[in-house]
Amino acid sequence: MTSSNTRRKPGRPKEGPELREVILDKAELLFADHGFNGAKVRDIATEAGVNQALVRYYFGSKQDLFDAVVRRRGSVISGARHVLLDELLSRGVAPTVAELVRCYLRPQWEMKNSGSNGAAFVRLQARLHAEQEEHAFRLRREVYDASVKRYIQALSEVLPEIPKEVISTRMAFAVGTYMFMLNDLGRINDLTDGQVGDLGGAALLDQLETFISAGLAAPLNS
Amino acid sequence: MTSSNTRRKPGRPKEGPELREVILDKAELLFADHGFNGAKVRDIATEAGVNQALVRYYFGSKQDLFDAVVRRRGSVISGARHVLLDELLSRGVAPTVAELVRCYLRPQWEMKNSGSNGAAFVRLQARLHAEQEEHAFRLRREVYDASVKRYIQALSEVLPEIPKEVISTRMAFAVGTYMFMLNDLGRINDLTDGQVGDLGGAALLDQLETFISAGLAAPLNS
DNA sequence: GTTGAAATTATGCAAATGATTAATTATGCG
DNA sequence: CGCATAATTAATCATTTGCATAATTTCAAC
Repeated sequence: MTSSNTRRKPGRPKEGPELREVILDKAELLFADHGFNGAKVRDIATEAGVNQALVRYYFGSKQDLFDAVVRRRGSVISGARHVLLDELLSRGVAPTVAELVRCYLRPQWEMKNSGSNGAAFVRLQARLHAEQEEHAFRLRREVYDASVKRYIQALSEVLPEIPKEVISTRMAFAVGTYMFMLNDLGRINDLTDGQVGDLGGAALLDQLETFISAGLAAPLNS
Repeated sequence: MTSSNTRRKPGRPKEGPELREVILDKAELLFADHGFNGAKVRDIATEAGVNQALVRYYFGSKQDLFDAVVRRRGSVISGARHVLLDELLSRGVAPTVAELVRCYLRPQWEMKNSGSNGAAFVRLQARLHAEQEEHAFRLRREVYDASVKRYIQALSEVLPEIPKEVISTRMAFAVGTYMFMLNDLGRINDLTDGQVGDLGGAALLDQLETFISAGLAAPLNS
């Protein structure tokens, strides 16, 4: 019931209110809250104040809609990671692990704090990463792998004593760490019996950075 | 088509082949692979070689079936964590962080390597932790919180210089780390371009332990 | 034996759901 | 103006899906 209920007439609109984007926004929210199978195309259309067939008109199948949602912001995150890494590497001075981690995390963090839809996308990502279907694997690889691999390479150079396979493995751990926690802030309060106050702030990002940096740079166990 | 196709007659069976357990096993697999919404009660029944109404007879609703699946092994994991922690604490010598982490992880790890269904349950857990519905939150709290909180307490005593809220937060990170990675071994190979050989073995557990221990024990950032 | 409870099946409904089709309207171009 | 094209709706179809009911068979106790 969030959408306007002025009945829209069929036909080409005078000045398109970007219905395509509205659909993407609402789909993002519903996919995030209910998952791919749990979200219904009907509900997405209704929320967007749009006929169900319009969703199909723009995106084709439900799966295609989902992919479009993932790609829209996933590419933003991946792109920002590339840019930040470029900046860091072109600085002359070799970066620290913590700096690399921060650059890696920042795009996610900023998206999460960029209004309700950014947060929804972060939740959606977590679901995507728990998904087992081959299609989900492919989508993740397509959207995220390139940037992650560059960070692995950069970390490898900063941590020459740690074999690259180990760095890769640890980076996969790191993905789990932040993915899960960005998705699941409430959980932290469960575990602390609410002793932790305002965790939405930068303090949490600092803690995350500390945790991941320490894990990545940990000495090899003999 | 994995199940026998000898047509079973209705009525009380001579000697129950524990159909209840068979149903739980198949439900576990399908929930793990397709999620709560993606798994269909019909398919679960078919896989179990059983009439759909029997599922309802034993478990009631689909949601109740799901809960039963989660509780069955979730309680085993939680229980084992308690036992291992008791052992460690009653040893006299104060445990190390790595020892605590190892005790915490071992039940999960062993379940994962205890045959196909254990691995399925681990995947199912990851999905459960990505779920946003209130029901999922409640279930997770019910099954896991008590044991996690005990480990937080124990870690707190071993790491007196780190405030307990910080430990709690880091423990939440740790949950993400292992949950995600147990679920997602294949991902590691994606990121390493297959350079990592046999990662199913104990080497991976060691690496996970190293990563999490370092993260938990990391010095506070000023 | 009869009987009653337990376990199991066949059958089927009503709602939800993804997709589809045909109609409708506005816009820009020749 | 007339017409092809783009954007949008109403309507509905075919399937899937969770749940329900009634029937059937076996077992154990009396």
